[in-house]
Amino acid sequence: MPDTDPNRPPDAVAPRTPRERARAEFTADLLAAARARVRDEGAAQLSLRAVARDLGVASSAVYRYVDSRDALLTLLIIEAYDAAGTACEEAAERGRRAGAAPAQTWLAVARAFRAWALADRHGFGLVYGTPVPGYLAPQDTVRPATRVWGALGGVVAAAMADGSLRPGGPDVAARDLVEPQVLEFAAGIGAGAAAPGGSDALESAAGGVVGSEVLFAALLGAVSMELYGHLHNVMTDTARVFDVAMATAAAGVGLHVSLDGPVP
Amino acid sequence: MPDTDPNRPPDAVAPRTPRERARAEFTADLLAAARARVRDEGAAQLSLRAVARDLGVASSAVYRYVDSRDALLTLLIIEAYDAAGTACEEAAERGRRAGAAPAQTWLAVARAFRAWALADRHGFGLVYGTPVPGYLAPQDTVRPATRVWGALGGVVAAAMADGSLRPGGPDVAARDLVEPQVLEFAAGIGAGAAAPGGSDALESAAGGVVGSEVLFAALLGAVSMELYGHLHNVMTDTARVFDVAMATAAAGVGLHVSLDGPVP
DNA sequence: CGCGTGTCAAGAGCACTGCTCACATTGCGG
DNA sequence: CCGCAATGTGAGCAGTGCTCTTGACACGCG
Repeated sequence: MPDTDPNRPPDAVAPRTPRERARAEFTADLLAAARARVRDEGAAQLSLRAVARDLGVASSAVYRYVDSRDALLTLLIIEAYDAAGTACEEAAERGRRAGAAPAQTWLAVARAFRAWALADRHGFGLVYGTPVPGYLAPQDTVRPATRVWGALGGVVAAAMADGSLRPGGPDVAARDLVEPQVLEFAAGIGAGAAAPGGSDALESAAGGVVGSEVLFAALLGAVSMELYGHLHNVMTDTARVFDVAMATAAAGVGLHVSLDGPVP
Repeated sequence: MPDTDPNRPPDAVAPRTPRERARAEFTADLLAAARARVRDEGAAQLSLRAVARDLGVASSAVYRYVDSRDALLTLLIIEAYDAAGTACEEAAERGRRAGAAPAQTWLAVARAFRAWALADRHGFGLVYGTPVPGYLAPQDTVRPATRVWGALGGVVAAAMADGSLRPGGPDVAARDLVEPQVLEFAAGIGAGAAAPGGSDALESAAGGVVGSEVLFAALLGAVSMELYGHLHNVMTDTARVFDVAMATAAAGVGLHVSLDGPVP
């Protein structure tokens, strides 16, 4: 078996030999071409042969660099996850630095997510839309997928920490709803925010996870509706409707957004 | 040009001639076969040749009954919209008949939608997932698509009528957010519920539309997340999480669900 | 009743897809 | 400098949507 593994992570610091250099370059070109095709044709229409034609090589040559069409899609999926993640993380970080209220930061994160989705609708579909039936997400995708979750959880945790969280929904025992390892992780993140009593730290962390799930669901649903035309001929100012929807849903969680206030 | 039009609406009351009868039967079989294939393979994998094989006919024969693969998909899309619509409408009607609080009816409608989506995940993807890139929804799909919206709007209108709506989110001028014809329609529906002042009847109707949009977004997002695996290894009891999410989001709109109370 | 008409199924064919494989070429490293 | 690994090529297989010609059948009118 050759030691060059298709789909190897792009961690190679510096390609030493010209061959490795060429390989890295071609892989980058390949990804760029695929990205372009997905951008304006969608993932379903992505054809390896077409990408090969774009690059001016035989279709079979592509298989030297990528295991299969699905593997190529996986790379693009990771890219999309990462793009969404950085967009949300940056917005959250901006809010944190500006000392904005968590509720306003939430709106900023939501807007960042929406902006990303609007700019790369097929990327959004790739990761949050209908999955390809036979396709099972490899393990490489779970960490990038976590990042948006993380940004949302951070906002909720901040609101819990500064006491601005005033939930309007039902109070439920959230502890048993969250998978143990996620709960442990969340409790670790929000450790400083937990009540020093310590007994209900886990419950508090679980509440944060459930809260971010509600936020994420509202976000995903609102963007899906807008992107997939379910708001067409119903709403006029979709950006404003989005803000209202995010503020309204967040109010249930306990984040009270001021739509006239500053958004970082 | 022959007067038999593929994709003609199934309005023909009774097939008179044996020919028409056979045609209707075959069309029904065709739809059933396609539905089955979509159900367990997904829309993307739907192959006209495959359903032709299932029916034991040549692939070309199918084109006598259906214009194209997309046209066949459109028929299935309408079916899916209708299935979701009836599920939600029935739940809403059940709640109304039982005299349940609008908030509880909302939960019932949401559960009905989720149950439909779980039972026919590919049907859900067909209508609420990533649209096929080249595909533009024909006009036939808009009326079925409206039905879920309608059920949600009815619940919100009922809550506005009986005064149980206590919004927790920001109060916004919703009137300019809604397309005029939708606004007119909504005002017509909730006419009895509007304040007799009449001046802000439109604003009230607009608020109802925006409210149902928020509910729909939360619903769509929650089901998407569950169905597409974004809750995998995060949440344990997805049904309960769904209830909590729906109750929480609805609280922002002003519907205060009791998760321990009766759900029609 | 017979025959034209039109509806129908079949099959070949085109252009495309993902993917594999034998072969030729190229260039790196021992 | 030579051998071998990495690379690119093109043919080929099995599948797809869709079109068009061909032949068979049944309906209904005269």
